[in-house]
Amino acid sequence: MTRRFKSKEDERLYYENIASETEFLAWYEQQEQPTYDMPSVTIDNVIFCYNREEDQLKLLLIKRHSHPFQHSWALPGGFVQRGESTADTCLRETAEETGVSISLDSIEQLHTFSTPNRDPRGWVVTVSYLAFIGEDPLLAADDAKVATWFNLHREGNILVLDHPDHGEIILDLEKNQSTSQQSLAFDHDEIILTAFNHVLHNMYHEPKLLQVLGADFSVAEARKVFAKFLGISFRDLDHSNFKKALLPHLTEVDERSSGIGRPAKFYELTHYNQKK
Amino acid sequence: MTRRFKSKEDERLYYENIASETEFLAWYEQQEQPTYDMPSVTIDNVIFCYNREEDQLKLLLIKRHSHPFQHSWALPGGFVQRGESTADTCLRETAEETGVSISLDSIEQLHTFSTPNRDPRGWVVTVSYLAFIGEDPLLAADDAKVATWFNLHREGNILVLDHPDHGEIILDLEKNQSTSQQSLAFDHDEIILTAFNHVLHNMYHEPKLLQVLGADFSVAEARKVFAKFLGISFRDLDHSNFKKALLPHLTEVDERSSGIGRPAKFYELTHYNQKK
DNA sequence: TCAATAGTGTCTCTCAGACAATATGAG
DNA sequence: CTCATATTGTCTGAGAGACACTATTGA
Repeated sequence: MTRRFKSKEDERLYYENIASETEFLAWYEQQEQPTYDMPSVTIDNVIFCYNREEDQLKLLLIKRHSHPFQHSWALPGGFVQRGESTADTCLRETAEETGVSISLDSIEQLHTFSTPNRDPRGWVVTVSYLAFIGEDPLLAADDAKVATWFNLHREGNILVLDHPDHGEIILDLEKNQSTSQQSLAFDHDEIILTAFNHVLHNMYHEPKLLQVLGADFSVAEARKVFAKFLGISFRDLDHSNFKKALLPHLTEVDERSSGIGRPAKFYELTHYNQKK
Repeated sequence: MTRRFKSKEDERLYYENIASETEFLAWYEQQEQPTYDMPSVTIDNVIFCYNREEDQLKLLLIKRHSHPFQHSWALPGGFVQRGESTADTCLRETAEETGVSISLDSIEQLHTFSTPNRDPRGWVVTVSYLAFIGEDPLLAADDAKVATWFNLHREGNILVLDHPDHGEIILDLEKNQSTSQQSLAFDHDEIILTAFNHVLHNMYHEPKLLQVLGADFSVAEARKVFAKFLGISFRDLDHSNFKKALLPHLTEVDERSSGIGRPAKFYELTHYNQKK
């Protein structure tokens, strides 16, 4: 069954307005290209972890081997493919590029960046994600992989990303950009700072960042993680008051000794585990 | 200057890894289609206003004349075009579709929706925005335009969108979806509920919603707007305590009478006007 | 026994919320 | 003057923060 139309425009108007929805969709499928041209959509993932032994907060970066921004450091990420949501892409690309497998529970959508010319290759829109992961599964494989954990220090409103072999990158929390000679690919400095500010803004209200401590943790460990994000010594956070503030979000699961001192109670995050 | 390559793949590897960035970008420009296929990107805008005379909170919807979701109500929005950011698109499409012109200050990015098959036409990613606008500039033109203000009532965790000529649509704040027979196009029910929850979550911390009152307003008017979002009577919000809580965000600008009773002081939102 | 670590308790100051009193203008 | 509305002031209980004390373990 083929209809005749005076013009392509008439055909479009017929199917959009007069035909049934089923007919419209069948016609739409057969059309060549859509009316508008389209951007690439990518995701970038800001992944934090914390190493207990080193008492270090870390951020996962990958070294770009190809243009553009060849040899620069960048956030793990990649192109969204047909049939997947951006959250799916986030999990897939993180696994592919870094070998780190994370779950839907540990990621959170942050912000979508769409400034024209933010990617020299052309029109690219990027959805950014934030993730907190428990362990540091890249240990021996560190030099073999392109993905590397950078240490992250906060000193006042300055964030320092450094790695013994790869120099350092300075980000300014107030200027919202990189201020060092070495800088990150694309606008990834802005994305990281958006992520960091998001963490600061929500840490007491919904302490997702404690997921960097894995399944369970003591109050003292939680204090250390908070202190890293605040850029202060964990001793400046009063143990008693900190515990009082966080207890509503925690569920006690265990009590065990870890080295010297009185054995600590261990907790897990209440909310997220209930959702499972 | 033309190079020869054994294969297309070799060519790509050469330009991505060996050539200079300038050479790479020149080559990239000339390539046919990108490696991945691409989604359409659209924006949708959740626009609230408040009418003082009617003491009504309102939401702007447009009636769809074309497939898909022909004859359904939908949020104003449209396709992002090359060379503009999604925020630009938001302002442009809102002006085009509704005649309402808004500024960058009055919009806020909400969330990006990318579930596969959320649009029957195919692959569409949507960035949602939230806007509060002052007056209700569609008055006489109401029946001529496709854009219409729906009244928005909250009763418990139920949101009722209604219009004297166009029936009503019920949304459930907890189930996060529409529960009425008449429903909105696409996943716009979910987008509206996301927006509403966002407002509730931030209203005391950063009372952007007061932009629905225009340039300046009295404390009593602010109470009425808050009450609408909370689904309670404005008399249940203690004037004294409410004022104490909001004063840090307000700047006094005037004192004038509006009808009966003691003349009220008028305020404007501090933060946003400073930014200008 | 002491040092290190963690849990528990106490005190104070501040602030949110309930309530009361005062100020201003319309009718 | 009276009523309606808005501003200003007071009181109290809950919670945050500073600090002190107790408990448990390893050396």
